[in-house]
Amino acid sequence: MNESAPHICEMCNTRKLSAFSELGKEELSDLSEHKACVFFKKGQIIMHEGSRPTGVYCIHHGKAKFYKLGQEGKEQIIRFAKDGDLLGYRSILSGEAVSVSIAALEDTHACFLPKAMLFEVIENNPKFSLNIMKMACHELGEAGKLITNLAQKSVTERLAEMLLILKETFGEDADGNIDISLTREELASMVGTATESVIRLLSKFKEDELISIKGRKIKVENPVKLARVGNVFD
Amino acid sequence: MNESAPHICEMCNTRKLSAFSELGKEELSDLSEHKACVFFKKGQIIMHEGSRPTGVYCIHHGKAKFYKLGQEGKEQIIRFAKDGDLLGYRSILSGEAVSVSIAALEDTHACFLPKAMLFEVIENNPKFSLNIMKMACHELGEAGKLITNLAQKSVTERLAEMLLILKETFGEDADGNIDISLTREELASMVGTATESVIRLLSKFKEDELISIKGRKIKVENPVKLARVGNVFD
DNA sequence: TTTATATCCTGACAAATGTCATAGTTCTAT
DNA sequence: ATAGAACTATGACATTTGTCAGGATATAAA
Repeated sequence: MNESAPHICEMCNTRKLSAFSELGKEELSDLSEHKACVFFKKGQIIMHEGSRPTGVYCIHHGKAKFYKLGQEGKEQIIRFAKDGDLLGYRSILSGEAVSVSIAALEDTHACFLPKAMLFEVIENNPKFSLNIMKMACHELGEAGKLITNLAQKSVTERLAEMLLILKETFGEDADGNIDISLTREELASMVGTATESVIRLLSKFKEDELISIKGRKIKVENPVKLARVGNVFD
Repeated sequence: MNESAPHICEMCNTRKLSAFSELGKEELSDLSEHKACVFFKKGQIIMHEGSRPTGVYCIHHGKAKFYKLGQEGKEQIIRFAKDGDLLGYRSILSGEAVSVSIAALEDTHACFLPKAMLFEVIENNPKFSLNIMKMACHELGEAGKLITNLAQKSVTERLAEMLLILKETFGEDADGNIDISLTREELASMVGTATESVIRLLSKFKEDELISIKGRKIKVENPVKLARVGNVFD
């Protein structure tokens, strides 16, 4: 983690995506004074499972994964974060240790906001509080979906759905590939299966012309069919 | 759902367990005036997945399950609720439809609090807001654990752990049995497996003297060994 | 560039789990 | 009390998925 060029909150475009969208002018300049701009290199760990964070990070530009270490240290990816997402607030608000590790998937710029400052904003700004609650509650809904999928769907279905979720979450690059670079092992640790199974299934999806693959670049060629394979309805 | 004998919030012992523990006298009497006492018979559905609740329920006395309908209408139990727990707040706060159905596992008395009233308390009482956030954030942590378990543990391990969680959550009756009555099918829908697998594994656990079984009454005889089978460390 | 390391891929096999069929048992509502 | 429904139990079998081993490629560092 390094200091990085400071952003000014009032002028931050990412802010509009974040829980801080509703703040007034004074609150923003207050924020600007108390925050720190930090930089994480690709692969760097932002938070460690079990630690006590001293504040939260708001992603200015970048991507990160939330993961837990399960059986024998096996990584389980719980969810992703991108521009505007808040990291670490769950732990701070619940008063528990961080339940996940967070690692940068790309070079990531973020703003660090100390715990005390976060609580101050919450106390003084009910709209912000509501935004945070909304966020947490939305994530709870998503977690419920994931739980149901893990418990009831086959590996094939889960992988198909996961590719669609990744596309939805990170969008596409100029060539139409899903705009995130993940190893097969990381894909496996989202879907909850073995790396080999992911490799075999990706080959099969490609053979069936649902996707195309160039190394880690994956392009969804037939979203409708892929959704059908994944038993995705919503 | 029926009207049931009214409780007075000021004198409610269950309240101390709930998010309402921090309210002042006026707020409590205000609450008492706006709430309704309701009764759900065992098996009755309290909320329907996909609906828009008009308020939240606080369980005064009873037990309920949260579940989603997954593949081909198969039930997936996400979590349980007992005395003091708040039902439906996730949907109200996120502004989304309810993502789970909620059904009473026993005859349940609850208090209904209209949406507007909930928001009023949130606006006027930062401590209550913080309680709610804490709740949501805690649940998020629990959901993460469940996700990791579902993705990485075997059916045997998950069932063993689930029995311990149930014991932890609902306690024991006079004979030391886990104080909740669930069908094998419900157990299966928590663990994410087939009913037959649950039946077979329970028989095996019994054979190995980890548990004893009398119909739906299950007693954990050897928690240490059971935890070892479930690979439970925390 | 070259080398070392990590990642990717494939096949063969084993183990875990789900499905189907069938029968016994318990619960529940009349 | 009794019939019908729901639940529990067990066996045989099919399928899915994981594991291990080997080699091919790609990626990153010297």
